[in-house]
Amino acid sequence: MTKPADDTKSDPVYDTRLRGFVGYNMKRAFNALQADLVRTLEPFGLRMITYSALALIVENSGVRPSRLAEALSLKRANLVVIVDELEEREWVTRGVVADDRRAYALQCTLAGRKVFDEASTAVRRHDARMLQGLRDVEKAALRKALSHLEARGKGLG
Amino acid sequence: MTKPADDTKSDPVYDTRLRGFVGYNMKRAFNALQADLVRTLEPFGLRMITYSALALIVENSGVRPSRLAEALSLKRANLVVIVDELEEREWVTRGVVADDRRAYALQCTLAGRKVFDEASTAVRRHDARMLQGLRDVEKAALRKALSHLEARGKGLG
DNA sequence: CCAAGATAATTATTGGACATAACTGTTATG
DNA sequence: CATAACAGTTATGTCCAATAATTATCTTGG
Repeated sequence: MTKPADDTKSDPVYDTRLRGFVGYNMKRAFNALQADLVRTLEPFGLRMITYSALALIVENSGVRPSRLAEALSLKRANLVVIVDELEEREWVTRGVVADDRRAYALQCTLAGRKVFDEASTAVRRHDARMLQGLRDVEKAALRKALSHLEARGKGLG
Repeated sequence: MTKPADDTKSDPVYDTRLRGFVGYNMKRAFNALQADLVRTLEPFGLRMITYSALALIVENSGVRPSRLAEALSLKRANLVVIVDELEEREWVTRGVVADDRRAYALQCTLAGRKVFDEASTAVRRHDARMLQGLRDVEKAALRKALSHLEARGKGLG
């Protein structure tokens, strides 16, 4: 344990204790990754949240806002501005739902599909760049650990 | 690949595409973990950021705000309110620095040390709970992968 | 059919986290 | 000693997400 008793003026700030926690390491790792991802998406006029929303709309054509909000873990009210943003750029449409006039069917336009595909190529590159240097076993372990943490954090305390 | 062409009204929202990205899985895992951690710290009157700051002050007694801010990846201006909060509860003090009257030496009070130790016990429990069910190899792989991602995201593109 | 309640989307307001710029006092430098 | 650099602070604005309230629609029980 390298730890000074008092460093009123000296150099590094130690975070040994915090490094012992997964959460701290995850936050730092995610912050770094996020910075790179934001830079990756910016040229496409997409943010992380709008890219995610677009991806789910592509994969679930006709999905309704409330279920999309749930899938993205945000409140319906907050999804409104996301959809506004995507609709204003004419990447998604608010279509009518035959048997329920309260709801909208979210669908991707051709332009939306195009920007999504292009952005996805960049995001895949970003993803590969992040993982570069890790062996396949390690990547697999990471995937497993993350899905484990997600499940653990959510429910069963 | 189970994927519907159109689910205007049906049930689940698929996120197969996004699941392929580390960032998406990390965000979801961290959100879940964070929710649990917030609940863990709340009884102590601590937030994630104030707990982290307190931890660094404990480990680096006498540290100055600007270096603490840097260690926490936030701007000096925003650290002020964090320190205000900790000082108001009398958990840390803004001590004088002998040879530089511009700076403060942040130090932990006895009460601060006490609440930090108690909170740390709870945080360790939280951490163990999050990791429960993962084997040691998997935990090690997670640690390694996270530190790798942190380094990858930051600099060397 | 109609009244009452539930539901879907929206709007407006708020609080937290973070950034920038400007200001005060102190230190360092030519 | 004048000027620049620096530490901390203040003020302000932005972004994101949560909450509450509003409007329109659907459902259900009488």
